[in-house]
Amino acid sequence: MARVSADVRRELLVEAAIRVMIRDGVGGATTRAVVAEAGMPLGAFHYCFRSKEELLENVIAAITGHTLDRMLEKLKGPGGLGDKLRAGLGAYWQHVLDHPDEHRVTYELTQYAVRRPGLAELAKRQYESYLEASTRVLEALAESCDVTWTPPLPVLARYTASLIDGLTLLYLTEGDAEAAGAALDLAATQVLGLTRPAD
Amino acid sequence: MARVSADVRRELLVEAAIRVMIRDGVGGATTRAVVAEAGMPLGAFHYCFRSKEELLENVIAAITGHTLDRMLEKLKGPGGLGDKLRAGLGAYWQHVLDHPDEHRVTYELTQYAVRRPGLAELAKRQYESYLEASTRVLEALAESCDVTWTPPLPVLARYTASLIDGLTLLYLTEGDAEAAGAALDLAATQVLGLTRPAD
DNA sequence: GTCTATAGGAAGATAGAC
DNA sequence: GTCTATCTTCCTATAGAC
Repeated sequence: MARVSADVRRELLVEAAIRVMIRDGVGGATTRAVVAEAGMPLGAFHYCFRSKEELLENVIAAITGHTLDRMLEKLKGPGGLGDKLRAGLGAYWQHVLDHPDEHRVTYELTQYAVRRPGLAELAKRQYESYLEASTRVLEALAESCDVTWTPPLPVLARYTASLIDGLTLLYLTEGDAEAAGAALDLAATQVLGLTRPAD
Repeated sequence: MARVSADVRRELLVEAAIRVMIRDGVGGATTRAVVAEAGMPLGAFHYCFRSKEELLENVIAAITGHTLDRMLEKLKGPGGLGDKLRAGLGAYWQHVLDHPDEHRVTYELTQYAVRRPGLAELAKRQYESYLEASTRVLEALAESCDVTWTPPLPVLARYTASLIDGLTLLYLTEGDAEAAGAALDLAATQVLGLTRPAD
């Protein structure tokens, strides 16, 4: 492992940490487990990061924002408002079904971060980025289909982001995929009703 | 502390554990911190509980189900469907505003439990109890106001439980009470639209 | 920068006197 | 049952040779 810059090592450790968290949970991501996953000696950790908290900081930053791109992409296709909304939601939901542990990690990280003064700000930003993603998806939808949302956009964005977050958390905990799908359909129908033709 | 039955001690330890968790988070609730909070010696722990996991089991069971009663009570008053729904939601939300740390603990406990094979079943039951609470509130509302819900009740119950859970988690993480209130109002309006006169 | 070795402490659980 | 003292293990972080 000689001749690898500390910057590259930092990235490798962040990626290794995410893999360990997906496999064993945030609690399982000890410095030892992370360096082992990355194939580095324990001592490498502390000249890449000042502390474990600094690693977590980078992990949260790396995970935040992965979700948005996937959904925005699905909105580019053809079809009416309903088709696009369902395609976007479907893409998100398929990811939840395929990688539940990855999503579990995001909830764990939030709870972990919210309790540490140094990380609480990051948890806040994590959820603000969800709100932003929701806002931008709704904006893109309305624009491409020539409609306007009847509630104020910030309120509707919060509503939909919370709804999807809540449905995901419930599914991850309780595991009824069929019921989750039905509730998601209801969500799509409900949101679709909140439009009027654009001016 | 002599002459206190092991059963009573168990309850005292569970209550102490909840206090510690509210103050310092689930991660702060070590056996040492819990017995200190309860004013007991460390050794007392392991003839009250076989393990720390057994304590957590009791903590989750004690916390689950506290929410339902408060909301059902508010539904007994007079008023139309809208008034009652808003009163019930308002009562829940006031509790979130007054005791945010208590609610944070429930999210932390879920994540903690979901990762341990021995406790995962309890996390599942915790969320099933949310679904049940949601179902019973919606049932009571419909009956007392002589209306029927247009979506199947299990779907609507899942929808509303997730929505409220998601809004709560977002508020606890991000902290915008005003925006949360606005989104909650939108939620109430939306749900109210899903009725038709009873047969 | 890189690594080995270890410090230093906190965790859950137990042994054994009373 | 009750408690003190202790075992064992695992953690984060550092010291110091190369």
